Amino acid sequence: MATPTPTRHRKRGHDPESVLSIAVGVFNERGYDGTSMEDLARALGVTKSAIYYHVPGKEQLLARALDRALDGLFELMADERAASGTAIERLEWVVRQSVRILVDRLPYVTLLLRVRGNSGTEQAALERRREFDRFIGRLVTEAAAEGDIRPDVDPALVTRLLFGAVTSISEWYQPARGASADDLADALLKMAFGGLRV
Amino acid sequence: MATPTPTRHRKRGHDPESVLSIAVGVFNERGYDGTSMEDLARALGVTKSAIYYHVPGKEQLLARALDRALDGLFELMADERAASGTAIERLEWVVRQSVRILVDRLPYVTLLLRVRGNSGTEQAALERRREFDRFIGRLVTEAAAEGDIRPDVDPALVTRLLFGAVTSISEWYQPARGASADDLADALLKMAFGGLRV
DNA sequence: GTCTACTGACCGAATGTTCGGTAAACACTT
DNA sequence: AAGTGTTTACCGAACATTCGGTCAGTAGAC
Repeated sequence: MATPTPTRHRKRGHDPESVLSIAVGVFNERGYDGTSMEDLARALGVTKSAIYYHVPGKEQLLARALDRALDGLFELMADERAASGTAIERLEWVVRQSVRILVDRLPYVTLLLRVRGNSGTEQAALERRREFDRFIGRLVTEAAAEGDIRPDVDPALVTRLLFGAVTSISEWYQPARGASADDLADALLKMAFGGLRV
Repeated sequence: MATPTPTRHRKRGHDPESVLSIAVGVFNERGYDGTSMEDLARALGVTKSAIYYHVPGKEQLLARALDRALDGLFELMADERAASGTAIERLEWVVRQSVRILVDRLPYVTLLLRVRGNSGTEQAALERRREFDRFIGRLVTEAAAEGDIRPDVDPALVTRLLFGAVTSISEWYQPARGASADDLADALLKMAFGGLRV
């Protein structure tokens, strides 16, 4: 009942969406530059040229995937819960939501986190990502100014390390194996905010 | 006085060592697969073919660089200080030393952390890296069993998150800009072991 | 008969690597 | 000091292969 007749008529096969999701999977396995259109064709079960019927090219696939990750992060920034309450409360909420977006859009965020700026597409994505990083940096600095973060550590360092732990999730998390986004966020916040030592 | 006449006679130019260090720099900028031998030649100030006078090929450059990172981590595991004392003390020491190796061999470790297993060389490096990861996992589990880590978080999750923060350092650390390896380790251990909240 | 979703043949450019040649620096003899 | 031979460190051209991408043609659903 969910999608009885999605479009008028279809011969069964691929559409831009399924091509994208499979392509992103291969990009994450072999790296974007290490993936050839031949690799994608093999994963899709069609020939190289069939891909160009659905999408304009390799770099457009990358651009669409990166936007999917970045749009999630920017929606997070625009949420009013990221702007009300004490800085430490907002920071905790933002960390939790970041983990949720990372888990919900795992392959897309994973791809984003590996971008190095080799093309215009990648540089544009990097610039949007840096905007998110600056947003986090401001939150940590505010929380420190409000006296809710221990004063003997540099806020800039804390920002990097805290979100280093968050982004590392994309490198080892396996959704099939139990833990939910909330489990991850709980463990992360307990460690980073409360400390591991008993 | 350091190197008056390193070898008998030399016309000034490159050697395998300088080629490696420059190549690793370019690999980290553009990614290994995104780097062509032409890119390397440009960075070295020679033509493509000159590179093959000093090193056997692109993949050998990668292999040598990855070994340089992995050898550091394996020396750490073999140190007796990683085997004496309580588990939490050993864990703290290993985290601190890992940060030091990461900083000392920054470009090599950075390259290692981005390997995805695209070739035999990469798969071999990944396997050695996993051995180090298992070593860390055992340390955390022991510390939890000895009651020195809060019991309300999964040791496997803690391992990943803690070393996620460590490895993230390679993605943002700039040696020129102040912080030393000890500064990084101090901030990391304060956050992860003591907690950020005052 | 028309549209969808492809295939297969092909293109020019870029890839990692090899090879023949060579100018300069050195060692050795005279 | 001059001449000879060898080694070092490279260049330029070419190699086969792979790359991302194009295009004419077509089988099958409507």
